[in-house]
Formats: sequence, C-alpha cells, structure tokens
Amino acid sequence: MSEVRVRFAPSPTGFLHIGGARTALFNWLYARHHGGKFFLRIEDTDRLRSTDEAIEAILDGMRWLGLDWDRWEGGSGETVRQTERFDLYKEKVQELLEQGKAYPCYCTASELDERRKLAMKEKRIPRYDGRCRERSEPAPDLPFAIRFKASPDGKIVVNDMVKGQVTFESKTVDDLIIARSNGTPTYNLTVVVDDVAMGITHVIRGDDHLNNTPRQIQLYQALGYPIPKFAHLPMILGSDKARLSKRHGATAVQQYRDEGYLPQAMVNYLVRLGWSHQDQELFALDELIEKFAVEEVGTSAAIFNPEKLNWVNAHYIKTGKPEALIPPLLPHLEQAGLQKETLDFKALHRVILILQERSRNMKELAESAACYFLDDIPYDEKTKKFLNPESVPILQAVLKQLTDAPFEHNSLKAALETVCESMELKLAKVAQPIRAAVTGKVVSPGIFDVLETLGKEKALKRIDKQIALLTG
RNA sequence: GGUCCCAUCGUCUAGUGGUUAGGACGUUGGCCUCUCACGCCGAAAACACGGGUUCGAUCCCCGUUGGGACUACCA
Repeated sequence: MSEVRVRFAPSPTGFLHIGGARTALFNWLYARHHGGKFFLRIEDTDRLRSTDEAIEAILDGMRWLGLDWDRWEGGSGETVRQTERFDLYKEKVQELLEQGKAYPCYCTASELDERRKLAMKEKRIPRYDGRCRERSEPAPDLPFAIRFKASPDGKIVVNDMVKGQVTFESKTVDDLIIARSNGTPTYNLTVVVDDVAMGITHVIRGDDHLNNTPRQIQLYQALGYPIPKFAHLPMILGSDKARLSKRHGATAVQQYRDEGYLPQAMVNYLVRLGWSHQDQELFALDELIEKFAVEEVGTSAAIFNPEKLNWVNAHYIKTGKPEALIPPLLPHLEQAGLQKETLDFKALHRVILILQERSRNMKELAESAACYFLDDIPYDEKTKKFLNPESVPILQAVLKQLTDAPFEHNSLKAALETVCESMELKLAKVAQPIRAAVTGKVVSPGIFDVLETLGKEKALKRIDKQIALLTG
C-alpha cells in the first residue's frame, strides 16, 4: 500500500486559526501532490472544551480556503469524530491493560497537581512518581485513570521529514494517562489508535507535537502497530516571537475573510511561511500542488507578517478577473449598503475594473465601489477643500461642456481639456472638484474613467447638485 | 528546572566549503501623473557570538547566547 494518507486533526475548542490552517494546507498539498487522501478528524475527546460551533467554524474555514477533504472509508460521515469512536479506544486500553502495558492509577487529579506544584517549588523535575505502577495491595474501591507503562530502556529515534533525526532517551518519557477516571480516552492514545485505524502514512503537524512523538511511538510499539512517517512543521509566531494569539490581531481564518482577504491570497501567503521554491513568491493552486514538498519545508519558526499578506492579497485583487471577484465582494458590498438584488452586475463589472488595481482588500474595494451605485452619496469632509465657491465656475463650465459629450473616455478627456484651455487651468484644478462632486471623495480612479463608469445621468446630477448647494 | 526544536536584511526566505550573500514584503529616493494607487528605476538593510575542521568557512562540528515548544485526568 503506497497511497499517501494524511489528516488534519483539530480539536474543536475554537475557530480555525492561522497555524491550524497552515498545517491543514500542508497536509492537503502533500496529499494532492501525491494523489493521496486527506482526511479531517475532529479530536473532541475533551467534551468539556469541544463545541459544535467550533466544529462548524473549522469546516467553514477549511471550505473557504478551498481545502477539500476526503471521506474516510471506515467512517460514517464526512469527517471522523473521535467521540463516536470510544468503543475502539476502550478496546485498545483494555488490550494494553491485559498485556500489562498499562495500569490503573488511583491518584486523583488534585493530588497529582499538588505533587507537581511541590516538585516545581523544590526545583525537582515534575513527573509522575510511578506510585501506582507496581501496586501490590488490593485495588481500592475508588475511581481510577489508566496509565501507560512507558519503557525506560534505550532511545527513541524519530526520523522526521523536516527536522531530521531526533533522538529521545526513553527514560524521559513519563507514564502518561491514556484514559481518564471518567473512562474517556486521552489525546496520545486516540491519535495513535486513529492514525493506525485510518491508515495514516504521514503525520504532518505542528512541531509543538514533536515532544509527544516519543510517547506516541511507544504506544505504537505497545499496540504492535507500524509507525508512520512524521513531519513536524515549525510554528507561526506573532510579531513579538510569541505564539500567535489574539493579542496579535486576527488569528481566525474567517476574520480575514470578513476583512476582505481572498482565500487564494491567504493560501499563497501561508504556504510561503516555512516553504519556498527558489525566489518565487506567487503560486497558482495547481502550481502549488505540483511543486510542494514537505521535505523542503524549513526548520525555523516564522513570524506572521500582515503587511506581506496585504501585498499578496492586493496582487490577487488586481490580477483577478472581475467576474471572479464578484462573489467574494458581495458580502462587503452589502456591508457598504448595496443590496445584491438591486445590483447592476454589468456596471459592477466595470467598477471593479477601475478599482481593482488600487484596492488592497475586498472591503476597501466595496467601500470605493458604493458611490457608483448609491443615489445619495456621502461626502467626505476632505471634499470641502475642492467644493467651495471658487470651484463653482469650474463645475458650471464642466457641466455645460459635458451635457453634450458622449460619456466615453476619449470624449470626456477632450471635453475636460476644452474646459482647461478656456479657463487656463491645469487639469488637476478641474479634475479635483469634479472628483469630489461625483464621488464624494478626494481620491478615486482617473477622472475620465470615473465619469465614464458612473454614467452621464448620475455624473451630471451630482455636479448640478453641488453647484446648487454652493450657490444656494 | 528537565527534554526537545530553532538561529541569513525589521519580516518571509534563496544560497554555496571560495558569491559584489540573491529575491520578496516593509522602509526610503526618483520617474510616471488629474487625486490615490498601480507600474517602472534606484537606495539603505543580514550570515547571533566564540572555538574548532580546512588553504579557505555564512555553509561542517562543538560550545555560548538568544528565542520557542513540551513538561495536564488539553489537544
């Protein structure tokens, strides 16, 4: 069986964050590159912290990024949920128990907690003292957790696809709890059992899991399982080199969507965090699938840089086809006060054409686009500089000249040049008042494009209205 | 504290036992110009430190320092 099978295994305790998205992306790319399978497994064994909202948020984020996942043959749904697999875990725990590879531990959580604190205080290494490991007295009638009996002998070597060979002394591996006293299994056990059950060939995850790997390898061995290949990806950090968190601004992938980022920009930005292909910065998705290799992923952590994301996003906006930009733009247009139902899509197409090269995100684009559709446009405070009594003659001349002009770039140019000549003014002197009058802003695309796009009716009406207001 | 990981411009990174250490974002000077962008041309900006190995180290090895992760009946 040479098929590549990977998985992304988030715990549904929150939204899909940047780090998780990158891990998912690398798994996805690896699977797609090798023509393998990419599964989504929800690690919800911690029932207290897992929520259905979080699961939905994660799936939503995955879909937005375009990371489609495969259905696991052995599962009943689109994703694998660990809470539906407790029977299997119990069976495996029982197996380990029967083989003497695990044992009940009667220490309570609070006792363990106290001992740990004491150890820290006395500067001892906080690790389980193994007091229940070799129990000779009869089992007390108390709740118990199950611990894995780690082997203290020898070394555990991880041949990591990104980190290279990493060696751990077996004796540093603690007797970890594999089942809680309430009977539910814990992460290190479920991850091993499921990865084997699902036939996972490559475990690609954040390097915060590197230290878990020796424990998991011991479990693989105890269960008589083959060990998959591992690839531990470097972390993504915030600007202060600390783990990315809310302090650094948006960490949820959805928030970037809401702020006007395009999924392909997000994907392109994320893939370059830790991976590169010579000097290339921009990659189309199919190109990524073709070129991506986990083996080429770098070893050091990367700092998330919103500025560069902005640049990538702007690139995809200015090079995108207007029709492709419309769907992701719609929610932002609604935010900007435009109803989808009343939108003139042909006009929108033209508006996008003149705005896309000067927009960094969809939100900006939508806000700039609004004035081409609204009947009553808001006027920026800054327009006062250009809309004053002095500009009235200019506006009047322009209005007169434009009344009979075809609203097409070259004719508009000729018309405004005529005004400039007759009034002995530079184009800037004429363009700014018009710009202010017709867009309500002091910056916009080129004035001829603006007028053409806006159309004669709206343009003249707005100029006329400003003249009226200023002379009124 | 213990274990493990990491170290090239501010940031993402390329790179090689001999290079003027390359690209990109950002910063910055200029050009273009009706505003703002875009675009174009230029500039500043890095091999953490100390030992080795070597004719020669940014590159290989060791150490130091500095970051990070893990050290839960979280995942």
